[in-house]
Amino acid sequence: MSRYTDAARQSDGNGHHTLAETESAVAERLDGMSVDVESMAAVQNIYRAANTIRNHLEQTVLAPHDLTWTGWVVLWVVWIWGDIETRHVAEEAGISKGTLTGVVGTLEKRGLLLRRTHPDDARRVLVALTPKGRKLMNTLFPIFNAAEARVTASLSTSDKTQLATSLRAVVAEVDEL
Amino acid sequence: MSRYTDAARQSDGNGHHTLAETESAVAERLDGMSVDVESMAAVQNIYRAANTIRNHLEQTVLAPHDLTWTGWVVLWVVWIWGDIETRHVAEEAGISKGTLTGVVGTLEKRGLLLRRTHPDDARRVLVALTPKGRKLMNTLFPIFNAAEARVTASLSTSDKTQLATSLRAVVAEVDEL
DNA sequence: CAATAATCGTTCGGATCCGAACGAAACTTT
DNA sequence: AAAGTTTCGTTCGGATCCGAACGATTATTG
Repeated sequence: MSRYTDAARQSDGNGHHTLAETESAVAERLDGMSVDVESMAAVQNIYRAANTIRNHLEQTVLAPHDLTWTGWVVLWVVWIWGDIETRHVAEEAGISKGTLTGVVGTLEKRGLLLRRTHPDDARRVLVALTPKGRKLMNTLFPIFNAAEARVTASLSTSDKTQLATSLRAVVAEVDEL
Repeated sequence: MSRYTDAARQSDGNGHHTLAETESAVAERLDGMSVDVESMAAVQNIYRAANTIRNHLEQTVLAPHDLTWTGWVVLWVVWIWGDIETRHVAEEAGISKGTLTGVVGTLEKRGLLLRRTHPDDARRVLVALTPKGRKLMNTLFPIFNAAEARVTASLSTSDKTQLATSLRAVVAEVDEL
């Protein structure tokens, strides 16, 4: 009982916790509670992996080109879809439209994309890459994709496909809630 | 060639893109390029799922208790580890120490946790939950865990375990780069 | 033991990030 | 066609978020 708050549990000196130590600490803390361990591990690792990958790709691939993760995602969406309305960009990029206004402003200031009013509806705004933006994507995408391959190198092709399938199922499940 | 920028490709009127439509657009845009499709799909779905889950849990579980995702994660880490130095909290929570200063400040103002100087090293700061913070975690964790179970309900126990295993492998891979 | 180096949390500037409120434009109703 | 409703992107306030610079403290070195 008192061991739950015993600071001596963190005993390796440098303070770094291995995965096994963390899971042991969790198991101790949750002892006696009714917990769905598999669901908890699945969700925690999804978020942990996403964070780890984002930080790594930001530092190794994006930072040298002065791009944030969100900026990259927005450029990617516009690159894939060509002329696209801002509300669709926000939806595809997974950010709010309020956030998108700022991000598009940043990218526009750097000359990577352009806003223009929709010809048939003055409320809407169309976004498209500039030649400079297209050139950047042509250069950067192969580098980014190679980095994606590196971070998933320990998985087989079948593992990656299975992983993507499970994650798509989770997204679909949440969309239905 | 010109179809790449043909806005008519977005033809369903409401502007919503199904998963199949998105993948088709990606395949078109990337046609002729050398692309590791499986790695790309794996990474994209990791990030997409993490974002979807985070938004859902924030809205359904955290917002009613006025907690942000990061605030929740920090409380969780302190709950699991008891007395813990702030630099370790930042590492476990996956945020920078600069960010943690602000988050801990917010949580401290709400009376959920407490700072105190490390007895043996005046540079370090120890963080611990207040009784109010412990009470909140005792109430909220079962609710949060139940929500984790719901969002992963379409996966079998074996699927969840396999998912977590693959994601741990990715994290380990990145740590070695 | 004094000078140097290393480590800690905090502060700072700038970019996201969200939800709510807002004004403009288009649609619907009557 | 005027009034009311809906749908856009933008603005706003407040909370993260990061990396760099900073002061305070501790450890190391000569």
